[in-house]
Amino acid sequence: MSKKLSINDIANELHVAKSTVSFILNGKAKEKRISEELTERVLKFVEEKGYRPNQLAKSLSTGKTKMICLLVEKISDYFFSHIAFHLEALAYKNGYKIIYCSTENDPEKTRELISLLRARHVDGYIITPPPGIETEIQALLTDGLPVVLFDRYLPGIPTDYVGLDNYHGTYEAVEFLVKALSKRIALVTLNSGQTQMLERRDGYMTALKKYKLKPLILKVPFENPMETTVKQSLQFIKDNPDIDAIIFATNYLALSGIKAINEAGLQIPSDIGVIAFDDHDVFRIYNPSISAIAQPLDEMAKQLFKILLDKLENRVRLKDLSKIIIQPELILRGSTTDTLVRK
Amino acid sequence: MSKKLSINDIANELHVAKSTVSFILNGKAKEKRISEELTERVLKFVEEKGYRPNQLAKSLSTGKTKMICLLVEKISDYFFSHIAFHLEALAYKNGYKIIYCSTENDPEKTRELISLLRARHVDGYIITPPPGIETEIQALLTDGLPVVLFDRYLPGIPTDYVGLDNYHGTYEAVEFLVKALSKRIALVTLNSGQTQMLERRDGYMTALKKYKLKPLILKVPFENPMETTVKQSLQFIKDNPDIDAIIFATNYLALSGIKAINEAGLQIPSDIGVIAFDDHDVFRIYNPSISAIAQPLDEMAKQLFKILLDKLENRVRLKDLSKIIIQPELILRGSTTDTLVRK
DNA sequence: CTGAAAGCGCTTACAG
DNA sequence: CTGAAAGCGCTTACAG
Repeated sequence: MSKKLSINDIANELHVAKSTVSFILNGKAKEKRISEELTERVLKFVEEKGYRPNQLAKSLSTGKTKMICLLVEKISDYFFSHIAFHLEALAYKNGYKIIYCSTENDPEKTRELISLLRARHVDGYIITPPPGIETEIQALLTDGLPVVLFDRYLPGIPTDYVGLDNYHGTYEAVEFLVKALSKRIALVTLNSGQTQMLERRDGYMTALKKYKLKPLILKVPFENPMETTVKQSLQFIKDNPDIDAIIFATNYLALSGIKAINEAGLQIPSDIGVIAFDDHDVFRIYNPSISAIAQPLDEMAKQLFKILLDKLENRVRLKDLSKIIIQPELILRGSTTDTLVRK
Repeated sequence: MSKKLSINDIANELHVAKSTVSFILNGKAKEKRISEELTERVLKFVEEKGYRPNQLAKSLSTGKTKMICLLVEKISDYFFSHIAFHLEALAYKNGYKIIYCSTENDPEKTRELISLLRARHVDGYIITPPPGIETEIQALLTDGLPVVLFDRYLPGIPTDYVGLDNYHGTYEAVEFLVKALSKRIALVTLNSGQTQMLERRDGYMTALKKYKLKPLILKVPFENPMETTVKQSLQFIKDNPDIDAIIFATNYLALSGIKAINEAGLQIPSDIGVIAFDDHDVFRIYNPSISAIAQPLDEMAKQLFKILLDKLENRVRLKDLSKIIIQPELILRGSTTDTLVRK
């Protein structure tokens, strides 16, 4: 096990001061008026030896860890794992590493996670907050730590935020379905008071009102195992035989819902049109392919990271907040297009 | 911004020695013969103040960061993001945090990532290695860092390893298809020399030989965008109209393949049976549902973490290697079961 | 440009 | 049980 090189070793071997080496390594050679020749010599030596400064020591002394935390509902979800992938690329380019954590929408677990991450002094936070952690988020802000929320926000807590225009997502979906001659448009959503869900519901309600249709909503609990959701969806479909289109408020609700539609023996789109919130591999491949209200994943990741980085590098003051509302993309596929000619 | 409490502050406020506080906090009170009364008092104070020791300082002094690195091909893939989720739960229980990185199967990028992670002194590595990074893995081992490879290994580099019995996966898939009266069974795989791919191919070849069938293999480049893979698969299907079953060597190959089958106007399973390697949400939901050679995700994660933890906590010597070969589960669904009665 | 020095917040022998 | 002290490997004023 070859002993790791330290800045001390380098200073000794090269017969220069430790501080000089440190300045050169941190690109402050010019500023400190260190000769080009010496700078060259140190840089070359470091290069040859493959020296990497110990980040821990650096962090302890600067107070910066160059780590950011990605706290999402569940890392294995399609939406979150793709955001994670895009964020990683951006972090990498800027010298940051990402620690991921899944809240599973549990406030207690989230509190503990934030506490653990604070002990590790991560520099910034990207969070999809569960309900009930207003205090902890506020504490982060009070302590001067950059926090960007995404996907949903906490009303009353002023933070940076990146989210979809959920309202227009469902609104336009309804509008499209109405023009495709649907008369009975249902919404399957979560039993949740989170902002993104409320916005999706509002968009649906407002659009229905505009077209003088009656709303029909199924709310399923977030904690449901998939089979239960399938059962509930099936029951819902059976109880309301006049449904001719369903909007699902999340992609996993759509997955269960499609299963239920199959089990009910109904055909998509001839018996029932389907639009899902959040795109997913399944929807592209499925036969017929499933229309979706897509969130532009890399655009969201880009905005998230930009806002965070601007604060980490003090280009923007902590108090100055950005709210970025990204427009969804209604991707029309086989599960709805046929409805146009249905009747 | 309330100043963070340090162990020094605590020692001062309680009029005890810093070392005493440190011992108590690290559960060495008994060992150091510190009175229960004092122990209580310190613990209570710490609890009240919500003190969390600075992990950076701790790490610098102990040399342990309690961080592990998860280096996978791509964090957004179904397989890897689910492994990530299961690993996270285990890490959490044991006080570890996980940094994820995507290699994108690029050795150059992977080298850089490992170098960066070494500078951060992560305690252990869980890696799906791309080809050509034998030297770096060997260096980690030489320097006494625990490394567990998974999904594929590097021949000639002795490491801990957790992987699927890929050979039996495809072997049994072929065997099932043969019994279901398939006569022309194709394999769509990657143009890759990685062990997991070779094993899958071997299982296919051996089983075909046993049943005196001729192999028919399409190899697509890993870097292909999805559309290209769809096109190649479509061409392959058209060029070989006698194909009556296809095994896809990865789930994303299957996604493209199913699309190609649709575009070719063929019916699953009546025209063509389908089995995919690695399960996926799509396969459960798809109509007909798609048979899959499933990797038990949480079992794999459990084994991976156990091996790593045993080494991190010195329960197992570094030199003693574990190789865990997990049996796949052939999940039969609609895409194949019908073939039994086809002819 | 250099060198000695303090400090980041812990851990851990060591002498009492 | 306590206290003083060294050390982990950096950064950064400070005096020359």
